[in-house]
Amino acid sequence: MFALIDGNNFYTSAEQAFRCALKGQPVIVASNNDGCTISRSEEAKALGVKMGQPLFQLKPLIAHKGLVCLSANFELYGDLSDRMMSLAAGLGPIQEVYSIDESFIGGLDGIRNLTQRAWAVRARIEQWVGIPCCVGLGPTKTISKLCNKVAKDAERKPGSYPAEFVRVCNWQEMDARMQEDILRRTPAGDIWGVGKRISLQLAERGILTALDLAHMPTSIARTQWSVVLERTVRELQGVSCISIEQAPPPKKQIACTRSFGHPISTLDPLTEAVSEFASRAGEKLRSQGLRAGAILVFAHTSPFRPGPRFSKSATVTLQPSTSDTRILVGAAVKGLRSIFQPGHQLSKAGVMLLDLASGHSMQDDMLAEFLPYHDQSPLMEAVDHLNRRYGKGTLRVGSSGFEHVDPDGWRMKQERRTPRYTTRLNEVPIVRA
DNA sequence: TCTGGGGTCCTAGGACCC
DNA sequence: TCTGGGGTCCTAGGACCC
Repeated sequence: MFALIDGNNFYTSAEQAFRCALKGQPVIVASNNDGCTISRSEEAKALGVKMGQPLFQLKPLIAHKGLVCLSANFELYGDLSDRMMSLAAGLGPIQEVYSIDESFIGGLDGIRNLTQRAWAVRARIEQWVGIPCCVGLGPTKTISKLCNKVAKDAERKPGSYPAEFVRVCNWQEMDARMQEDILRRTPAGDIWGVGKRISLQLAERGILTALDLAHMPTSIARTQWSVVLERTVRELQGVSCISIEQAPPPKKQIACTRSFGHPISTLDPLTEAVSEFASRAGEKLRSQGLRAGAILVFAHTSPFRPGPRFSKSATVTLQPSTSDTRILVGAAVKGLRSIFQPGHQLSKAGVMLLDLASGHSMQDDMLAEFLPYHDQSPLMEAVDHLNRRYGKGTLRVGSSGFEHVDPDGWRMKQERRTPRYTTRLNEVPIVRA
C-alpha cells in the first residue's frame, strides 16, 4: 500500500503562505528569466493561464484582471518543502521524497484507520507549514498517483469525480464498481508515465481512458510500445512494479543550463556564460562529494523563432576525473570553442557533468597522492565556504581568471591577457597563495 | 539470388517526469 | 522584444569483437 502526498500548486501556495494578501488572488510564479509560467494558483487557472505559458502573453491579464506574477524564490520553496516532507513522513514507516512537492509513503499494509491518519497528516501540514495538500492511497504507486489526482480534481473541479474523494482518496475503500468508474472518468493521458505522444498513439488505437489502458494486454503494451508502458498497465491492474526508493540513487549527471534574456551571437559573452555554468555545476558536484569524468557543453538557437537553426554540443573528457572548478571551466571553454560558429542568434547554452563517480575511491586516493592539487584543493574548499557564507557568486572563477563580486554588485574582474589561475585541460593547476 | 550469429559498448534521440 | 531547468530511462543503430 502506497500513499502520495502532494502540495497543491506548490510554488504559489508557498508564496501565499508568506504573503496573506495573495490568498484568493490569481497568482503565478515565473521561471528563471521570468520567461514562462511554472506554477499557478486556482484563481490564475480560472483566468485561463496555462502551464508553461510565456509571460509576455499574460500582459492583458496582468493589466486588466489583477494577475500577480512573482519571480521564483527557490530557497523559500526548498525550505517549506523540507518542513512539509518531515510532517508527511509521519504517515508511515518508509518515505521517498519524489520531488520538491511530492512524497511517496510506503509500508502502509496493515495500518488501521489509514484514511483518518492521512486526513490528520494533511491537516497538520496545512496548519504548520501553510501548504494545502492532497493524499492518494493505493496498492501501487501509479494508483496512488491516480487517487491523488482524484482527490485534487474532486475538490477543484466539482463533478469530475465523486465529492467523497475530496482531498483524501483511498482506492482500497472503493468497491470494484467505483474503481472502474474512476478509471473510466480518467483520460489515459492523465496516468503517470503516459505523456502526450503515447496518449496520442493510444488514442489512435481506441485506448482513450485509464480503464481502456488497464484492460490492455501487457504483451501488446510491451511489443507495440515499451517495457515502461507495460509496467504502467500492470500497476493499473494492481500489481506493484515500482518500488519505493528511500535513499535517492547517486546522481548520474549534473547540469547547469540557462536561456538568455537576449540572444547571443559572439564568443565572449558566451564564454563568460559557459564559465559561470561550469562553476555552478562544480559547486553542485562538490556538495555531493562527486567528481566528473567528462563535461558536455552545448548551445542552440531558439526553437520558437524563425531563421537558421544551430544546435551543437561537445563532450570533453577529464582525465583524471575532477571536481575542480578551474579544470571544469577550462574544459567547458575548450568544448565551446570547438563548436562555436559566429552569426547565430543563440538563445540557450549549458553545461552537463557526466561519468560521475564518488570522490573517495581507492584509485582517486592514489591519484590524489601524486597530484596533490588536482582535486579537493584548499582553494576550492575556501571558495565554496566563502560563497556559502557571503552568498552565491561572491567569489568565482572567470573564464580568464578569478572574479570578485562585491556586495554592492560592482563586478571587479581581473583583466588578464594571460590568465593566471585558469588551467588548460590536463594541466595540474598551480595555486598561488 | 544467396553473404553468420551473438554479444558488448557507445551514442543520439525520444519520451517522460516535476 | 519576451517561450524554464534539471533529471531519468529506454531504444535503435553503429562499431567492434570473436
